[in-house]
Amino acid sequence: MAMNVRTLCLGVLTFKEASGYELKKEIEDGMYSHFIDASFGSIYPALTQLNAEGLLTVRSEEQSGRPDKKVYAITDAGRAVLAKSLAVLPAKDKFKSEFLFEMLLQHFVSKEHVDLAIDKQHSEISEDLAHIANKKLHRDMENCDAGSKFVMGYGECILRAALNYLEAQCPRLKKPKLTAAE
Amino acid sequence: MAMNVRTLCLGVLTFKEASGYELKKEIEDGMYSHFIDASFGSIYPALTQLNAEGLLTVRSEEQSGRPDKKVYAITDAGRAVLAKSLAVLPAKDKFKSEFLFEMLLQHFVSKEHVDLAIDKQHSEISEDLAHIANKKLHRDMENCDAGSKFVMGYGECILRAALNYLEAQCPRLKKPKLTAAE
DNA sequence: GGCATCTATATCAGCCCGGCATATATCGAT
DNA sequence: ATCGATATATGCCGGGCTGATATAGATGCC
Repeated sequence: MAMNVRTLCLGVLTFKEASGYELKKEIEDGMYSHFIDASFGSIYPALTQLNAEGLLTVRSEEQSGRPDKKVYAITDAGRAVLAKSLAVLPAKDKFKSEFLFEMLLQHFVSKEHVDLAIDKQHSEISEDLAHIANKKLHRDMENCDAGSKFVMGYGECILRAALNYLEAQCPRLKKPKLTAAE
Repeated sequence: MAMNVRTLCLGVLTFKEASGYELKKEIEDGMYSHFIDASFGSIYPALTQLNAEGLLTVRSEEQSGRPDKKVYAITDAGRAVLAKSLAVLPAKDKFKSEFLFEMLLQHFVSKEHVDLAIDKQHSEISEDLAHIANKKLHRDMENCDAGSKFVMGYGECILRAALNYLEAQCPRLKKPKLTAAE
């Protein structure tokens, strides 16, 4: 799918124009956070390059005090290149987990350390789920586009499965059911 | 967790000694395949380096025809370094999905292409599930160590959740229930 | 006989991450 | 009041890793 930071920037900029800084925030806080990553060290050069190729336009926005904000917007040429990139079938998903590596080699560390790692995993997944739930609230799910719905649902479903597994394997994690039935 | 190809090699070699080639196969076909990745371009230099540092030993195994096989084995010093690496809490899981990126931008491609991407995703996940099921069969689950069980269960549970979601969203994917109850 | 695939090791260009540098402003803590 | 943390904003660079490529005999299939 010719997937790299260039394609990612083009994709995000189809939703709204943004500066490099805003783009980064959008990628790590927005919809994208669960399945994509990018650092400043790759975003800024990519934006400069895409602009030089005429796939983006820049508008320097003056700000009191802070350095100028360079707001990028995608051009028709940019949309065409993006469409071409998307026209290739996506590569297989990649899942990297240091947590599972540690679990596999658990006989090399203390039981206490294993428990700490599990707790960390559990809270990270819980936070991600809360993050998605929050996104759902602040978005009119009726008017929301099909893509966003699909992606949020996918993330939610996988994270919930992982959480359930952790809790099934480690009963001590069971969330305090806020005084439910019985 | 100081997780890199060096640590990965040390970890895999705690289970059995192996050559660089066998290590790669183990990583992409074995237990590790679902949550870790490494290429020849990183494995071979790592092994050479680890050997130079005395964390591994090499034994050149002559073979008729084929080039010599360099079989690496972990040393006590290697196990100590590995333990130190594992003593740091694991970094957060990273999930990278071009598929979800494409789904998010689905209004830029044809409906046919979206369907193709979904089919691909569905079959990849099915294959991974079959792969785990196969591993389970060929392993005495009673005698299997706790780490392996945990890791296989985690992978299975996440993949099944993803598969269920895909099938729920796209009814056409429903697997032909081998003439089950009506 | 030819073609693909497997075993086996190794290098290298290019991409990307994470840390650092550089400014400025705000806000809570001391 | 001053100090540290956090946020806005852009950019560079060392080092790590992927994916492609090279090499080369073996095996097996059509």
